[in-house]
Amino acid sequence: MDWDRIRIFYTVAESGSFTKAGDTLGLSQSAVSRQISALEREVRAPLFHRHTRGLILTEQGELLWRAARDMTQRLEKTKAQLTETREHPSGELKVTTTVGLGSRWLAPRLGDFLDSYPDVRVQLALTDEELDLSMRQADIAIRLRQPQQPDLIQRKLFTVHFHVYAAPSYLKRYGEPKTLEELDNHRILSFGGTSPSYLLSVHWLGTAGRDPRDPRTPHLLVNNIAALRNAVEHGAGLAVLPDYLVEQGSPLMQILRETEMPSLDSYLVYPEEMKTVARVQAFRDFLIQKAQRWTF
Amino acid sequence: MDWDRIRIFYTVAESGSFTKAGDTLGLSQSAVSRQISALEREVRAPLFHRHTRGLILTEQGELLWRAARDMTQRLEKTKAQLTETREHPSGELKVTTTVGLGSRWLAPRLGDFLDSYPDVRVQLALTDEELDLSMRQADIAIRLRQPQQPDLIQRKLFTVHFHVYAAPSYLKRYGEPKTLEELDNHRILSFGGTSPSYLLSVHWLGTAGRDPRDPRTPHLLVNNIAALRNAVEHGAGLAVLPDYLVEQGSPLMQILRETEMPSLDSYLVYPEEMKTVARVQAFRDFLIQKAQRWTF
DNA sequence: CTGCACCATGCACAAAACGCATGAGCGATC
DNA sequence: GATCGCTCATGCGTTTTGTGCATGGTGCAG
Repeated sequence: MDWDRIRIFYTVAESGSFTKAGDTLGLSQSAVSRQISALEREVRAPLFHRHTRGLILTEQGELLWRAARDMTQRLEKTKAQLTETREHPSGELKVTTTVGLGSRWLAPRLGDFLDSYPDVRVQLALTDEELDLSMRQADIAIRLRQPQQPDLIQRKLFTVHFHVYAAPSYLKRYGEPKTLEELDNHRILSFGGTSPSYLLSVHWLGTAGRDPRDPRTPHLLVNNIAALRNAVEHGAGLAVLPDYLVEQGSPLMQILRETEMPSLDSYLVYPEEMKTVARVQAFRDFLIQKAQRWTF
Repeated sequence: MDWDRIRIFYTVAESGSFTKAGDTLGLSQSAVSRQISALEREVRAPLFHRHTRGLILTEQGELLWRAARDMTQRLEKTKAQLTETREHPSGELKVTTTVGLGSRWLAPRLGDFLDSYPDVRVQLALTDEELDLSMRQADIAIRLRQPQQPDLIQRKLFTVHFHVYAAPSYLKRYGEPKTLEELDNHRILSFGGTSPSYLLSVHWLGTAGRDPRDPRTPHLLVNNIAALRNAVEHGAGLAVLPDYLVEQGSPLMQILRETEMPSLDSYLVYPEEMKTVARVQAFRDFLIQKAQRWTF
């Protein structure tokens, strides 16, 4: 059964004549007539009583007319929703990023987003595991490495710089290393454990100034970057930390400042099919704006 | 917007693959693919996330899927109703016929019909005016003259015979006329007044055996045939009555039995567009059966 | 690593649908 | 009462749309 005939039928029923319906539909009167005839053959019942002064619905026509009306309403509603989805940000948005970036950089900025888009509910999934966006484990992600899947849209946000940090109390007791080799005599703390291998930059202390095949073993491994920073802050040792973790006015000191340190680019990543969703676009624009204004 | 694409879309969403949907719809995979692409262009949003192992609805696809599901349900319901209407007699049936035929012939038989079709509600409109079936003033009629409109279906039911009747008491006082000319000396009662002209046969007494340009004037005109019969029954005079009005065992006597009397054919009449309605078919068959078994 | 199942797309063909023009029917109007 | 005007039905030629086939590319399973 050809559904499009029902749409035509509805227009005819509303306008009360094949001719007017044809004008509305951009069809000729004859085309409309034939479509209705075909529909009548399909349902094996006359739908209109052909009157000279227009048409009158038969009983069965009225039955179908009610259905067509309901179907039209249902479709209109959905079309509106589709436009809404496309134009007005709303609905649930599941965002994922690393624990550090999420808690330290993203979370403080999310309030502004929620203010701007009150109909969007954000679910923040902070994990150092990469959730599978293709499987819709999350809608959008901020990643610290460039995604490879071609069906994922990526947009560079900012660069995360790393430095070696130490607390003044630690430096007072153990002195400040001036060369990479001197690191051998220091207490090395590092992010790690079950962490994924891509956060390699934070393992930089293990190999800096040494044969890579014989890395230093950190005295402390923590799988939580904030915990690592707290350890450093209280003089437990030296650690590579992302600069965003060290707020202005922090007592932490940068060590080996002249040494070139690794850095990571952060990418906003979302599946291709989400690019038409307004809340994704809104979140994307919001993050880009925040990243630009955020001179690190 | 082409509604038929929504039907295709729904099939695809249900089957989870273009190939299977194509099999279901009797289309090739490529045709389905193109239809969906066109639909996606129409709604300006991707509807499926193309996965190698089939398809996954996007958010907007899910929105449309719900609508399509509701529309399908609505349509299925209506299709069922249409079949019901076609196959199971139900709903309201407005029947019209003359007062005499309706009260004396039809009404006593209607109980059987109601027993057979408990879902049909009958509305009986007894009037000697002809209701306009094309204007749906009634669904079906029993007429005493052949309808002329070509869009009305007609089916002959039975012949109504007329005779001249008188009460024994009347005959005792005034004698029985043996020839048509003798009618001049009798009291003529007749159906009429505001009645429509087609019931001419009951005016037969006015012209029988006389110059038609100089008819007898009835001594009594009644626009209700039962009232006329009651008048005859109580000796008020002679009248032409349809035989069905005179029950077996009635004291009324037929006069001028050898004379050829006019008769009227009764027709079952209903608009062409009602012929597919089950309750009309049921009523039609019912009446035909009753008419056959009723040997007058 | 190979194979399989799936979707996208180019191409040629066919069928369906369309518009135009005509005919006919019925109401309203003059 | 005749005509006019508006309606729907239908035949015909054309266009357009859609389809099927075949091919190419891609990602998951074995």
